Amino acid sequence: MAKQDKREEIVRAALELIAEHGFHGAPMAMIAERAGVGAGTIYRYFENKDVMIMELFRELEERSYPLIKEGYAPEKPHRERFLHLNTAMIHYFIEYPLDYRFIEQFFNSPYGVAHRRDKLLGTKGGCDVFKELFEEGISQQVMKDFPIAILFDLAFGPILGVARDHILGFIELDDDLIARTVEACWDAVKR
Amino acid sequence: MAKQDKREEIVRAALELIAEHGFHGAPMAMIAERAGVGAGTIYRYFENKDVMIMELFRELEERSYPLIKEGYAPEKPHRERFLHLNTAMIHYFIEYPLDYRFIEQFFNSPYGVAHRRDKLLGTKGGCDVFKELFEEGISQQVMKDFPIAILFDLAFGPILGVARDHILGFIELDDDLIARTVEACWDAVKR
Amino acid sequence: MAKQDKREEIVRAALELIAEHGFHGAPMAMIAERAGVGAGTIYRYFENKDVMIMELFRELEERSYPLIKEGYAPEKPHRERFLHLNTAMIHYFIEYPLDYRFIEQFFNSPYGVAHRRDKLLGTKGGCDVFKELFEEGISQQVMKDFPIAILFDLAFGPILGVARDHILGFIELDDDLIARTVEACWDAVKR
Amino acid sequence: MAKQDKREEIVRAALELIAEHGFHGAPMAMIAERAGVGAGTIYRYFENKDVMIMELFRELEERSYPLIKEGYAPEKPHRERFLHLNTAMIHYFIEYPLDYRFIEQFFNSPYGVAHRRDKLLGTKGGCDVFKELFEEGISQQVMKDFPIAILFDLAFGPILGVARDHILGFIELDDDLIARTVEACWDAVKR
DNA sequence: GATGAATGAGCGTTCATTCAT
DNA sequence: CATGAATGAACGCTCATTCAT
Repeated sequence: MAKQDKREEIVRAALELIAEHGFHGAPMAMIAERAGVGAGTIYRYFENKDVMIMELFRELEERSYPLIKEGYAPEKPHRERFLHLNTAMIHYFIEYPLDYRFIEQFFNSPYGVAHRRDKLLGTKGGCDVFKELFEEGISQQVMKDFPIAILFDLAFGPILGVARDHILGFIELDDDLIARTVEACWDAVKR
Repeated sequence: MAKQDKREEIVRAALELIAEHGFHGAPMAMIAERAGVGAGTIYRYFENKDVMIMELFRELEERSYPLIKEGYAPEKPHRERFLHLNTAMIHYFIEYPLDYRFIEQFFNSPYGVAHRRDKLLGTKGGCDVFKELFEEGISQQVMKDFPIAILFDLAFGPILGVARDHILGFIELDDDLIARTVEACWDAVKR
Repeated sequence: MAKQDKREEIVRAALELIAEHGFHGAPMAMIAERAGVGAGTIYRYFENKDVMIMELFRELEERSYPLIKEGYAPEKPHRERFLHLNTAMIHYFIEYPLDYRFIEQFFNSPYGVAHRRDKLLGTKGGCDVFKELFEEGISQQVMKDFPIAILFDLAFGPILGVARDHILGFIELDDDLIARTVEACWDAVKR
Repeated sequence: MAKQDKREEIVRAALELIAEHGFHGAPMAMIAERAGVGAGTIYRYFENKDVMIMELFRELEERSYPLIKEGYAPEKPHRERFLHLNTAMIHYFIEYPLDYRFIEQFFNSPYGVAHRRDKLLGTKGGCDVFKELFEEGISQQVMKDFPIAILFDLAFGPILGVARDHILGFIELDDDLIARTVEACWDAVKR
């Protein structure tokens, strides 16, 4: 097995197990076993479990960002841009349910809190289309004049919810339902 | 200490510690110590830690239900009822941040999933005003025709989000902001 | 087994194994096994391995001090007092070879260095007859005018050495040999 | 890098790290890194870590021997020879504190014991001036009639002690203090 | 020969649960 | 009933050693 493969196997195994059982239900030994590597091998690629988890999240972000931004046109109206982003996000979650489950776990952890803080305060570089969209939407009086954090909650809270419900089998999302759900989120944020 | 007192002390201690440090940061021994009882005593009241956690959630629900339903008038218009419930829920979370933190932990665990399933499928008795309201709202064409689960997500996803943001200090909720946030949620579900 | 017995068993087992194999050759699990207790039990009595080692040393000191001071008469001449202390110390080491081996390990570790520093600087309470004897011996011009640390080395370095050689079987100490060895140490420090 | 250089780099790195952090604070990988070689390379020169440590000690002995014997005149009086050797030894330790720290570690380990046994029993060739000096000193009734091992302890125990105290900063040795210390050791062994 | 990634046994430590008192 | 000392499996992590390249 090549070096890069090994790392990928570890990442895959960690993602699967953490998505399935949560951080505490995914011991390093179990991750190693599923990855088909020795327990110590993981530590050649990640300093420790916490670092591995943060790195995993970062990779997921990097992987999902292009998918979500694909076809995104900054010159289009706010509504269209909003619908695009939210729709893309649901699709991403549905297509990569493991990613979704992992991200859910991540947000619900101390790291998730820190990450959210960074994002809201914009201290992590201006790479965030969402924040830009919201700030622009507010200043142009297209969106409700809320603190950014609340707009995030109105826009993405439901998205995470329906993605989870779909993945858990509570609902069956199709393109129509997705479109209507996203439109409902727009109703929440639009003026 | 009377038997009931003991149980209450355990519940209080567990709630505090789990809210503060998460499930895994709240060992049974620590809970026992804070409750002022022996470690073994907890097992007289709860079969094991998992059962205790589920029981705890149930008690929280029971405790919060009257607070949220207080002043709720089934004969009022759907909009007013919706605003009432969501506003009450935000207030409850803000006033009892420990409850909020615990509930957040709970939802983000295998039990949370089971609980949600029961609720959506209505197998846990008809004690749910929310479900009633949504079903009525749909049938009377006041609310969007979504699966109940999605209405839940649209209505409560953002509520949980803003409560968290307030508790974590990202935003500062006041009555005006709460009212506007709840109204935005209504915009999402209303037809 | 009573609680005190358990602690004593742990102390005994730790002393034996550390004396025999050194700090790193005495895993907690092995200590627990030899003590006839569970691995976790040790941690009810000692916060962690380091603390256990320091505590062990402290107990050894407490145990040996009376043995060494027994019959010590501060009013006797310096020479007699010196001979008494050093003789008592050799006897103690010979009679409790495990104690000796442990102490040797301890001195040869970061804790030993810290302990020596405390002793030399006298920051650990004035309970030290040795230091008193040396300081008095110097000021009354009975002993050579060395820094205290060097007097310690001249007086005890050889003692530790012959104790080890006896315990390891390189020499066979008897009362005569002990007396002559101690006298030789006196020759080193006396003026 | 030539083969011999590689070995020397390994020896140097191992000496430094073991002196600084002890046997257990000097992993093979760290030694390899500091030596600028691959981890596996060490095993081309030394069968395993234990062997490496013993070899290291042997090299230190070989290296220090000439320094200590330099200027040593077997025809001079015992006292002068003794003073010469002990003084040279202190100087060696002070000048090469890493060597001292390593040797201290070594003596305080199972290998140290084996080494001492070999030396005392004289099974390792007659390369030992010390032993010769002591045996001669005894037979000519210049030194006290002790087993060789005890003479070693009287002569070198204090030397190791003062060297350590100097290296650790407890005392500040100068030529005068060294001379007086060595003279005190002579007082201990001389008849 | 030289490498360094891979290994996995072994470490110190935690904690849900039990059970003698 | 209540206790809390005792347990031991399981955890995250280290590192001496190996071996394919």
